[in-house]
Amino acid sequence: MSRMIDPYDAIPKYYQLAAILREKIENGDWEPRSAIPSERQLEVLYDISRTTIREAIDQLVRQGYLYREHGRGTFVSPQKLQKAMLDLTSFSEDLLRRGIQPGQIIRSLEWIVPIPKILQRLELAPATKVLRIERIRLGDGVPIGLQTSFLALKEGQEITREELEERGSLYTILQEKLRIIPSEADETLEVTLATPEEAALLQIPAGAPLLLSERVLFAQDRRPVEYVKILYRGDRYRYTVRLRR
Amino acid sequence: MSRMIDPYDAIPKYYQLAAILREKIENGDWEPRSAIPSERQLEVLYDISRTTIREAIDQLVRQGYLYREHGRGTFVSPQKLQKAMLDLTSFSEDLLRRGIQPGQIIRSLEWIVPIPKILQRLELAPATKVLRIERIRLGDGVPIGLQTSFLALKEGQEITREELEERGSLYTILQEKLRIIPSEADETLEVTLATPEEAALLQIPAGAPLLLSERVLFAQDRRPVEYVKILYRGDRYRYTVRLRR
DNA sequence: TAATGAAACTGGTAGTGACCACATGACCAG
DNA sequence: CTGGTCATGTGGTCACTACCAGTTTCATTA
Repeated sequence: MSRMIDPYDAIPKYYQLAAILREKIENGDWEPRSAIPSERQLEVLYDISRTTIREAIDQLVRQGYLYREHGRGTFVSPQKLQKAMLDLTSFSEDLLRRGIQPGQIIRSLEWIVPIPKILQRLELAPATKVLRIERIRLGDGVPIGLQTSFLALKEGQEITREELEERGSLYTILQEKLRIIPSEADETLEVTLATPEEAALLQIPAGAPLLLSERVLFAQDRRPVEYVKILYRGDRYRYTVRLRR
Repeated sequence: MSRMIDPYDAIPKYYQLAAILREKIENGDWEPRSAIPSERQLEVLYDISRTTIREAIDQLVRQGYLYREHGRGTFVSPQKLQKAMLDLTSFSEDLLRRGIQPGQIIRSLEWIVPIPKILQRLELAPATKVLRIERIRLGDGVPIGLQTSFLALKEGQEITREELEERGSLYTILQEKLRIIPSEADETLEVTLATPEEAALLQIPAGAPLLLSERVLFAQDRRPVEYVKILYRGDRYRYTVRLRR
């Protein structure tokens, strides 16, 4: 057995167990579609209660690593790329997991009062200031998207150009500096045609087809945090999602 | 209190409770962002154990109806449209929840051996036959998408043109007739331009921009069931998803 | 008056024990 | 050989209990 559970660790046991099991799955210790030890066996193996074991397995089932069959057992999902599969990802994460080097050019970063539609989406009072960040997103150095974020930040919460240039990922700053954990988002996608200005920035002909994404990001407490609009080059970007029932 | 829990019902108690709470939220009995009764209060109110209550609340939290704050309580999510929000939806469900009447023209329905790429996506052996269904999808009578499905069905599982015309939704037939429950899907979206043939079927000019979606659908046991390719009219369709961490 | 700290709440984690529902394979009767 | 039955294994549901970890309230203290 690879690792054991440390009952004195501050990390919950069910979480420790989930990590151990996930590792075995990713390492290929267990074949896809093969049964993992039964809940009663795991009880003995790791000396923890079935309650805790079921909580760990629940987590992995939700994440798509395992599936259960009543009366038969719990089995390893055969999804090939399950490891790197996140659902709600930032632009940078998204590119990184495809093996593309993310990059950015920050065109502007300033506090402004946005148009009413955006204020409404962010559930803010009229004339409230938000932080607008305009960036050209790069994949392996080539422009692939035009991104405009509008952030609903509280007093005292600030993001500087330097931080953004350094970290690269807005989501990282939100989480680590501001303790805002992105937890859900509503996104819409549609097709549009590039205006001359957009075309110039993306280095494509005017009128070329673009993929337009609009996303509202919510924090743990379901408060809207960011409204972001991204224009992707139609010829260089493919959007992927994993959907669940 | 609206409804109570029937301990003799075959439906699990946690599920009954989740339904009761969901109803209160959707009815607006509880204000968004207000706290629902604490777990210990619900224990008394419904005369069930905290284990069961937490399981019901877990379900609603995952579905986005509620959120928890450690030490403070459990609160109603303020998402306006949460009720109709599903993640993995069929074409018909998708349109219906936007108030558009779905329709279809079935162009063909036959067993064929698809190209290797599709067999591989469906994890089938070479030269395996699958059921291909070509449909023009309509919204309020107007063509909005061109859909080609490839279904990996077992011996004896069959779908007829009549059934499909009658029920309208492929997912309904999968679930109710074949007992295949769609549970997860991987989807990619990109932009393309209409070929003359596609343009004719969709009643748009050749070269008009389209939204191309490719989806692999998985059943409960993570077996691939359907590979489906949909071409949406760029000017009439907007794709929406809810993403989760 | 302002600081503090204890009490009383909240959800989070964990163990134990029980019984139900479903799947499977061994066994037996026809 | 066929079909039923039963034991045993699996996950699914549920109750009760205990304690931990944050938050809020409010009486007490400096």
